Amino acid sequence: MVPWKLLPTMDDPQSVDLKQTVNLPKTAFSMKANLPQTEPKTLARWEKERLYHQIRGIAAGRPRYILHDGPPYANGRIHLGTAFNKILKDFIVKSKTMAGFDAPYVPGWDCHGLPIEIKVDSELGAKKAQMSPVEIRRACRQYAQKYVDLQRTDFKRLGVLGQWDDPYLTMSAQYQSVIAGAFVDFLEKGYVYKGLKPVHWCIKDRTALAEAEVEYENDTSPSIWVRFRLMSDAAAIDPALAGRAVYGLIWTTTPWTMPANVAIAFNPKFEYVAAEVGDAVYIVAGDLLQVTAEKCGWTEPRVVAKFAGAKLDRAVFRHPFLERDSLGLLADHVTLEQGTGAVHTAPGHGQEDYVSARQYGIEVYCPVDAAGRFFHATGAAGRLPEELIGKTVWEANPLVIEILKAHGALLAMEKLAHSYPHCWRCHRPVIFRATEQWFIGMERNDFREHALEAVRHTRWIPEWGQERISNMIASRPDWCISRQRVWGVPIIVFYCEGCREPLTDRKILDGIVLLFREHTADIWYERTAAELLPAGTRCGKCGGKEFNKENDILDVWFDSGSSHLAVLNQRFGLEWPADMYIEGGDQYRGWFQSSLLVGTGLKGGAPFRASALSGWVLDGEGRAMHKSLGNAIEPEEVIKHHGAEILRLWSASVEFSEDVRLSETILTRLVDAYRKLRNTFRYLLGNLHDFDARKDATPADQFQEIDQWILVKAADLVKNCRDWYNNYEFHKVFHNVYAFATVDLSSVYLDVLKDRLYCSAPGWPARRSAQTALYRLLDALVRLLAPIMSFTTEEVWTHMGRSASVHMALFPEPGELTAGLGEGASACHDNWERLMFVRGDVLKYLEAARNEKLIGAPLEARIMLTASGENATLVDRYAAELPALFIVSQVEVKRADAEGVWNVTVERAAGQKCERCWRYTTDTGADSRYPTVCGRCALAVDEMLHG
RNA sequence: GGGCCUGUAGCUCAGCUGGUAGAGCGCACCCCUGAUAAGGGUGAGGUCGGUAGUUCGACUCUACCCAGGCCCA
Repeated sequence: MVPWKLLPTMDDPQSVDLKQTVNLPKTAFSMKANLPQTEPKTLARWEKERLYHQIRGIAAGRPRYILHDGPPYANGRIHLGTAFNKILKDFIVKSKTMAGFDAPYVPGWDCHGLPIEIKVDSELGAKKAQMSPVEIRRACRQYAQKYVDLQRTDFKRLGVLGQWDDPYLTMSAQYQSVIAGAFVDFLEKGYVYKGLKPVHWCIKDRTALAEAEVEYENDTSPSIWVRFRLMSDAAAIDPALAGRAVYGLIWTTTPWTMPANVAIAFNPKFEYVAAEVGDAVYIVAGDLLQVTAEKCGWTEPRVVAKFAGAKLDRAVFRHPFLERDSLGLLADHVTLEQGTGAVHTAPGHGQEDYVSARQYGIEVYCPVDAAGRFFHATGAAGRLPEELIGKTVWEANPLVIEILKAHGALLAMEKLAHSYPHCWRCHRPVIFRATEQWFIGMERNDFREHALEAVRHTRWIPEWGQERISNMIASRPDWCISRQRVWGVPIIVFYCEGCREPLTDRKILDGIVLLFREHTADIWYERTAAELLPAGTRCGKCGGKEFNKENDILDVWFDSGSSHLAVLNQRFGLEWPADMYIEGGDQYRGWFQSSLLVGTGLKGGAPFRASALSGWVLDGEGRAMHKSLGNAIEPEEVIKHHGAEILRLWSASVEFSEDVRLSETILTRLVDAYRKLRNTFRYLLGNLHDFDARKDATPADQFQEIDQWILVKAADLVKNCRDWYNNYEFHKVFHNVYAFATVDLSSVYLDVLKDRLYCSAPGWPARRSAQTALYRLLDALVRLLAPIMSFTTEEVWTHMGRSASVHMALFPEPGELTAGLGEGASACHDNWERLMFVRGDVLKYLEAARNEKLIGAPLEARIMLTASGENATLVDRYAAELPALFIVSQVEVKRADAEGVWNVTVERAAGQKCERCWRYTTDTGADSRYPTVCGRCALAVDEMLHG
């Protein structure tokens, strides 16, 4: 109750400072947010109060909602994409919590794998050579932990609530043992097999290289054109070829791979021609005939037949110098960029060769050992020429060329400069070489079919995600789960030293899993096979007693794909399956898929009921962000300049399942939006400074009609927002709440309310009615926005005098807004909706009058309305309310006799301007005690002065 | 090259099963100075990525093209 003290003297009303009798908004809630400074304080408070754990306490026993966190890789600082994704997760968790669920959030990190090992490699430099695997692993663990800590700080700074003090780490002993156990399960269920697969291989370092360890450098290679005699029926390809000497013609830059040739690939979509050159006929892609003829020195090749590549399916050719057939096969990777349109295929020495050969059931054949030397390998017919045996692949190049010449199969040769993969360490050219790898077979136990079925039983957001991942699973090769690396979970298999038979006895392997749980997987490297195995272990095949350990580790996708096994359990207070996984689009190939495969293989279904896509973050022009392009925006920068709240607001403003954009322009718009929302809260708080809901609230049946109108609108908004949150449509929440604050509140309702709030005596029913409405609005809006504007709503909540966090509250119910409104509310609501149109029209006339300098402020105006029919009835009924609604001093309503009349005229208001409320009235000065104010204000002031 | 996706005013978004486009913000101009590094009003902005089809009629259907994104190759 402010005024009393502020008034100069009660005895001398003439000197009353009228301004002090106006109930202006008052609040400590500042207009300027200073988010970069205030957010850390809010975070500190949440930390101190252990808010996340408090929420767990009050949510205990509610229906559960489990969002399972996809583990970011513990390398580098977070970028906009990871920040966006984490914020979306926070929206989901907070909105589900406020919708009445128990929605825990356990974040995690992916800690193993090549990128970290490579970083550690380069940090260790030469030292690494002297280090044991255990020491290297220790360094990797330290590195991963460092980034877990850094990223955790970054994520918390975003305002994301979760179990940050106990996250899951794939490198923890518990998790590692689960991974190893999952491998044993796959093994036992018969999914796992050992096979050959080509990988990048450095013959000097005798090691497999990952793609990231390969550097492309310019090099010169011999390129050769080699012919293969067609052995199968030429007429089957085209009748014109009957009885001719037909050849397939391939081109390659790796002559040394010729001994490993087992097939020739053609593109089924291309048109091929048979070109007659002398006695021979060559099959070449039509578009490449010209260039091939030049290379091979054909003067006038004559096309004798044309046919689709598909005709060459399973044609049989003869290897130029080995007792071996070479099968014609169809493959899309065959291009017209170079060569002849017929691709020499050696599945032991090329990724595409490997894939297409597998589709034809052709065995992988690799007659090259770890040192890059030829040997007599099994897997394909034909004995290699002895002159090649023991030679390295580089030595073999000229030899092979000579052999081809001797067999009359070499049609042309030239040097080719191109970019070729080199080892990043020794910088020597690398080769592709088939090596032994562990696989999970997609056809074993109908795995592929079951996985596809699991896809169908899952909800995909957006829906096309189902098609995308289905296509991927349908066409993916067997899962290669082994890596020749150190930083990861070892494949726990032993081999008999005597007969090389793998030891996969479940009981023994389970023992290893237990050891991992106790010591971490480091134990595999710390102990010998003999120390790991129970005493007396014997080879099931030969009875041998000596064993070796497998050296390979598991693919990191196997690690993260097992997260649902390691985390969705009692240890973390969670349940299997999760309700939701939400990650970037790259995870259709990554985590969505690996999780689904592990879930399908071991638990019979996907580990998630729904999977949502969080879009890729692009720059303002829709291009991917790259540090090198200089168009990347760092979350850190945004937080420093604007605050994490702006990043949250941005995340809510966009349709997250599509690719999203961020730029300075966009940020500016969001800062504007933030200010508007903040000011709306501030205004609501300011006008409630003398309002105690328990004592001052107006009974709903005494609400003014316009107060009912806004409450009904707000109830509708609340209802829709609850639905939108439930359906993860955060951008609809943002846009509609923002529009509500801007249009319905700021420019209409709050503006109209000013006179009633400011100029009534504090306790007048008209003012209390407005305040009650404002209170309901504030109480609803603050909770409605809490999942998105987590910092600001907390600040508002505090200023409302609430002690517990807003994040412990539940969403408003629509009925809270309209509680107590009578039957007539909806009819009256319709009237007011119509009045709003009238208002819009009147404002146009006021603007015209303003432009003509007739008026400045709208209170200088008097409106004359002439209407007929229903309009007349409406404005007549509400005539007394119209001045307030239009914010003018007077409104005169006239009913016209004719039909369809609607006239608005503006003139200067009559009477004198009231010094207190600024309205023009004819009773200004009527009360001689208060000569400068209107009758209403005289009453108000008098009441304030004398009670 | 393949799979999937996106392209409506400067920005972010609406536009259901086809009938020539909407909102908020921003912008311009004006008003207010009792939400004041605030508030209010009015107004100007779009060949709905392009082209060609289907149709009486397409932002909405079809094909192709262009630009961009993710994942493969």
